[in-house]
Amino acid sequence: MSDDVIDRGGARRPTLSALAESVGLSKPTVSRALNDYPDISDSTKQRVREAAASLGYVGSSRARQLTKGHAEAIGMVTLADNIGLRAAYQSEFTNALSLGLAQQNYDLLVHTVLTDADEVESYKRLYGEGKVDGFVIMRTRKNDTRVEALLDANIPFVTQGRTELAHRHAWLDIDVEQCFAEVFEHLYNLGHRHFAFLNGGEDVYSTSLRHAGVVTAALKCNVPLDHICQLSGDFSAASGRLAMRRLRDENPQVTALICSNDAMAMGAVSQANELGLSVPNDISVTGYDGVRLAEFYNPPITTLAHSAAQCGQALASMVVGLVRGHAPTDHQVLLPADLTIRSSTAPVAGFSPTGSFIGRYK
Amino acid sequence: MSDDVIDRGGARRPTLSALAESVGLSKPTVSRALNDYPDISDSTKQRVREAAASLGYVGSSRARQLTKGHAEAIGMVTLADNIGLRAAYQSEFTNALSLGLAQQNYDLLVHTVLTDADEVESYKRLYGEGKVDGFVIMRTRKNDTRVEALLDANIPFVTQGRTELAHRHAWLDIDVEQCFAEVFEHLYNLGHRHFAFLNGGEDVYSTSLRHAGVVTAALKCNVPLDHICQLSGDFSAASGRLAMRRLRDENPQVTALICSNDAMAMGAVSQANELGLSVPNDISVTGYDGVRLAEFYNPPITTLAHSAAQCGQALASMVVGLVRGHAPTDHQVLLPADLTIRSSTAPVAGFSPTGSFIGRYK
DNA sequence: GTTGACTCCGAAACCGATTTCGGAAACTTT
DNA sequence: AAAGTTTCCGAAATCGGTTTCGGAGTCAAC
Repeated sequence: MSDDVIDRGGARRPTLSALAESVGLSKPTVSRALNDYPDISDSTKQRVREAAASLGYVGSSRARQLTKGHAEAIGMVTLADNIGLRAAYQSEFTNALSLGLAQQNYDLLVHTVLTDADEVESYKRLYGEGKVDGFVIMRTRKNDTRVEALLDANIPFVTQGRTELAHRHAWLDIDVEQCFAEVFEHLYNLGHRHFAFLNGGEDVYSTSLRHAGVVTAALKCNVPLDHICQLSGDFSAASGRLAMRRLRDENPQVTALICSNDAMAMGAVSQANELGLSVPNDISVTGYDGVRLAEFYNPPITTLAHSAAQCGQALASMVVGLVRGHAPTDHQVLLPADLTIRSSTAPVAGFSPTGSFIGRYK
Repeated sequence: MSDDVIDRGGARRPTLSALAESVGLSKPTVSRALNDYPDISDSTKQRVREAAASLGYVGSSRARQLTKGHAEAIGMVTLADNIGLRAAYQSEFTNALSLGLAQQNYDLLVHTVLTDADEVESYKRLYGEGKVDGFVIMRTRKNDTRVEALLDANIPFVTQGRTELAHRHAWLDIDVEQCFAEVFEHLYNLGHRHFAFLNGGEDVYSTSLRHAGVVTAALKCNVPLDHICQLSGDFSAASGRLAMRRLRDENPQVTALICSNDAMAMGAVSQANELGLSVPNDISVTGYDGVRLAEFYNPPITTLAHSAAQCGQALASMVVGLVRGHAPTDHQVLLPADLTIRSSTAPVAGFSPTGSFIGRYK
């Protein structure tokens, strides 16, 4: 432990005792005056407040935390590998979360670790030391060791995304089943009949929900399931590129690729161009997440956008509610995503929306 | 002030007193044993540590902060408008900063505000309350009110980017003068002779440095300055698009566009494609920052990359040094940026390279 | 004039650690 | 064996607030 912190000169800021002395009152009285307790006369409150303002008194949150027993802070632990598109999403989200917390007088404490193993340990340490009152957990997986550990330790937290233990904790999630059905119908209505669906891995809870959404829509549209080429990726741009290569080589009849996030969609588009395929003329591509970047991509990408800002705000309220004692099960929220149509999707060649193509397969 | 925080059941974590009692020693002894003071016998230290481990004792940082007088935390205040590419950069940066801080046992506290005015107030409050020991300030401007205010209040901080008061505070910056000269020479060596330079606004300190870099290189290459079309943007993709439109309309002879960040470069590329211009065949475009996304753009963009990770790490050490009492002027660091050549730059039509290239291909 | 209720404020304990200061053993030295 | 060191540990104060409890006034009521 390093103790070489030196005292930087300059007037020490006034403490409660100093303030009390300056107005000729006792510490407790001043404290209660500032906190607007009813057993302090209005005239005294006024006097104290004026003195506090003129002395520039700011209460020490450290001391307050010690007596009150909570930190007025929420923690977020992230992995250091958050780069590229994932970073873009996280940052928009973090800002919204931080803003939402600030509005309820909570601060956001960000801790970055190198490996998953460190992650659980960090949660326990931060909470144990009393630096935070609870957590927001991002990038949840189906079986999430963090969720298990925090449930075990009785530490309040909200996840972004459901897990297998979703019935036991607070979560905020997007209704992916619904919105992936929508995007499928969008493509179907553009005349597409041969699809590819680039889903996430089995370790992600929403993977099965996305699948369900696509299948439901396919059945509704009378598209046989063997006309949907199922691919699996890891949410990276690289896996989007790989998927596009496989499609070109193995399933050239596919005219529409549904990706499970924007990063994979961008990777796919980028690869398509390099292969001499035009998006959307030769193949339509859709994403999911609605990172701002998808809007500026070349071409701009049709996506299922959920507002990171809205998620952040909602999560802020939820986690604050939790640390104030609400039941986790009172905080389980499903948000919709907006189908945002841009230039990466287009009608298949020769398709006329009013023609006999509609409702007829092949 | 809301006090409706309820006590969540569950065994209270052990305090120092409890630990002391369990090993039959006094509080101070146990404290010093855990902190490895020399006046405690090795056998006692051992005994205390084992007991602490078996009881799962975790010291309260709140109490420690109160006595030690510092928060073991660094603050960062951001504006809520951090979206899109700016968000991507910030997030990579934040993660690196957080990681660097964690390695020195400091936490990162993120506070988001809606307006500039709130920003200065937040700095003062966070520091006054003792929640943080110092700050890292991003997105500095030439005349930065935040810098003035924190200097006035004698609050430790490090900026990312110099300001007009750079001689009085700690900062980390990229040697933009040098690297913009490099990118100019890169383009010159590809045969380009008519340039456009999309700089930032006058309110950004580095704007004049970028300009100096380009001018220096132009003189060195014997390119007359009136062959460099000067444009001004605001670092947004939109202003990149605008610049490209103006070039097409007013300066069609230009074959190379140097942008002051990646976002503007992407905007420019995107607009070029929509105007039927090919990048890099009709016009080469370069960026600056090295956000991961530039690598996955379509086409991948030649840029001046500085590692957000490296910046974050460096800033972490710097700010921790500061709060430990180092002089701000001991922490003024200039980092280089790497010319990272990708597909958005190419030789002008009919040019056969004779000179050697600067930079590395990636 | 005592009793009681009510208003307003202060003494002291408390949160959970660290630090100052001093003192009791044990161990050397003469 | 007395004096001087060294080693190891504890009592009490401290950080800057909050909370508990009670007490001194004021005023109306009997």
